[in-house]
Amino acid sequence: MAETTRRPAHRYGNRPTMKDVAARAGVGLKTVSRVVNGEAGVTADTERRVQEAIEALGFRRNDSARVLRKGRTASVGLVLEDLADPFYGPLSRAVEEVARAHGALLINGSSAEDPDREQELALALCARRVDGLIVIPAGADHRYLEPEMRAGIATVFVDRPAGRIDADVVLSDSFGGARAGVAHLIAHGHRRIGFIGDQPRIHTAVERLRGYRAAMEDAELAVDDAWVSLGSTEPQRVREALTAMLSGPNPVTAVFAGNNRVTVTAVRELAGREGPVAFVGFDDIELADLLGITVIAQDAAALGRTAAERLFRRLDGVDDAPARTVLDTVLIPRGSGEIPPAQAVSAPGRRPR
Amino acid sequence: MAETTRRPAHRYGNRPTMKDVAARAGVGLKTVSRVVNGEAGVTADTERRVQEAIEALGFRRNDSARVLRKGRTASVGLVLEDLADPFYGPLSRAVEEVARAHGALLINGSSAEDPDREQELALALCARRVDGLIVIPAGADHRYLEPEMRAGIATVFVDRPAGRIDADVVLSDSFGGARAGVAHLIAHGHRRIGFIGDQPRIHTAVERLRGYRAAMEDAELAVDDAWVSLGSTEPQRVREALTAMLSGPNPVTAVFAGNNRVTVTAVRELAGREGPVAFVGFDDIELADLLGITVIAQDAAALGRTAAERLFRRLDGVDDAPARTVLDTVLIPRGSGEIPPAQAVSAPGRRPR
DNA sequence: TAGGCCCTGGACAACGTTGTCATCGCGGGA
DNA sequence: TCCCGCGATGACAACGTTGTCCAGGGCCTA
Repeated sequence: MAETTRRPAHRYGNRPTMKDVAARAGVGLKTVSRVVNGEAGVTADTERRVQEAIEALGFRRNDSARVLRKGRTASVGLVLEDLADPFYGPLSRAVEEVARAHGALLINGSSAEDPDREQELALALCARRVDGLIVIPAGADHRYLEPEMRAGIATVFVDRPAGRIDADVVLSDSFGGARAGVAHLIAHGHRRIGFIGDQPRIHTAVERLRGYRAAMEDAELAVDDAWVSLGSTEPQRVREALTAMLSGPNPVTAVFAGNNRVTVTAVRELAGREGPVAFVGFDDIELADLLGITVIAQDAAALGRTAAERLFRRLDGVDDAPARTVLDTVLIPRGSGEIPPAQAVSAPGRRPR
Repeated sequence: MAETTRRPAHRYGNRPTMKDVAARAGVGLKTVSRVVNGEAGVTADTERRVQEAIEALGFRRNDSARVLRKGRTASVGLVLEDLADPFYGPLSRAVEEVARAHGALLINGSSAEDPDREQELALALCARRVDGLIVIPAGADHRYLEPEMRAGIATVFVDRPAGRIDADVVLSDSFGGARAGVAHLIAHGHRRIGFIGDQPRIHTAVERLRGYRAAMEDAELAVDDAWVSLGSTEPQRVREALTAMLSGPNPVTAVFAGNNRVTVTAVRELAGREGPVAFVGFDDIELADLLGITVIAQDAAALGRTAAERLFRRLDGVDDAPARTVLDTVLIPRGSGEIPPAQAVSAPGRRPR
């Protein structure tokens, strides 16, 4: 019987190691390590020999082993809702840029708005020992991350606050933005204004609804329950909500959309209806300028950048108390939000209370 | 002098290891490993003790060490141009979904269309020993990946072919799509059609230009050099190109845009001009339906999915020859491409040659 | 009751790298 | 001339996990 080869099946496709390079260059293992890492203390001649061996063998340092030894992975994890959502693209890119500036790579995954999946992903990243973690929460309870944070994985939450733990958070001013947007509609004469938002377990959805209610209250306007709808951002659901608030006995003359997904569907739907309905949406959208859509814009890239910078400050050892950073939003008037109320015939204006 | 602690500074924040768990549970190291990995051969009672110890210590397996030992990282790398570009979001997400189905995480980075940065990123991912690599090329020479591929890192190129090496490629039919788009304009009566594309070193830009020329040639239409422009997708550049082809002595009556970035700027610019100009753009855009923009749509998600599936088939050991997969594009007429030529007064139609 | 087998558990090495420390050789100062 | 210091180099252990292999004990069978 032939002797079985002793080569373990798991070697990385038989890649050369530092040991191989050392043997070929006729030097010690550590010398190769020095050359590879650009450390001092190697003669020019030795270095040349080592470089030649590296070249000849096609050696590339195995960062897995390096990570194990050094305890730092030079990578950060990003758990977001959906990489395909145009809102998260710039955010993700901004995080990547900051990471790159710090020599770290970015591992990211989509939770698909599922708390279990968020947890699964976040913990998988922790098992990889990412140096830091940036999370856009899908769930409302992040105590599962406490042991990880205690164990040294810096964590920053973005876009929505962490649930039931104390941690760094970077947010946009959802409340203030929504309030300003609705106030804008009120300033243009609207008294009956609808609100369509995301699911009620999502913090931003609730905050924006709160902003809507605050603006209505500021103007002493009553809110009809039929005007308010929180739920999935599925087009079907948004269309139904819109139909309901536009066709009831007390129809709205203006609509505020709680995020970019809702805006896209609402704008489509409104375009297909007759009679002008004023509209303001939270989140800016590409080409919204051409469509004349008035929006409350938040700076997704700034969210990502701010969160990443905070993360790396933590990694650099800054150890102050967890902070909540809130970024301003901007109202960009483009027409849809400045339409005056239709001359209401069937629906007399409500008396302010 | 106090004795210095012997604890190495590099330990992962003092996380418990399997050894610690074993000690606490009063079992051997390997038994813990068995429990953690769900391997058979552990009594229910022993397993319970181990689980309790894991719970109590907050142990989480260190995947870095696991990776080193097993030789598989269960991660794939994706090098794309810009994570913030809405075209790459769905592509990236699709890759992620396939990876997830195979239990792998996704590490991605943006090359910013810079060949050096592409190489730097790709090699960094190889050093991490990602199991596979998906690359959207920025550069034209990928021989630098040959040693890596030989060493066992499966690699698939998407959106654009690899340069100077033989590898799997998944593309959209840029040539056919552009040709169909331009033919569409010709079918609606246009004879003078402009083309604005991305930089000439980008393969898709060249292919789409080729498609444009083919369509013109099919219809026996001459092409004026002033009608064709390849260059950066910076708004400023695109505006200039547009102005040039619309205001020369021989102005175009229709414009074909080479990708989504160009389309966005061109549509903005055309909206600000008087006189209708027909328009077809390569790549679909959100809300293009509302704006009535006729496009040649490619399925970004399908590109990503197809590439990822091919990658994982390679990782599963399939070893056939590198293949080139070309996905069809779809023409979606929405109005802008069906505008007839303006009644030309100043610019008499050119005679077909 | 003895023998053998299976099931459980543990000791040990290895994955490829880096930190620590020892060694070697050479030049300069006493 | 001898010794010290210093720069260059290498031997070795350790990082935390998993694969291999062996030991011991309990149970079944003859």
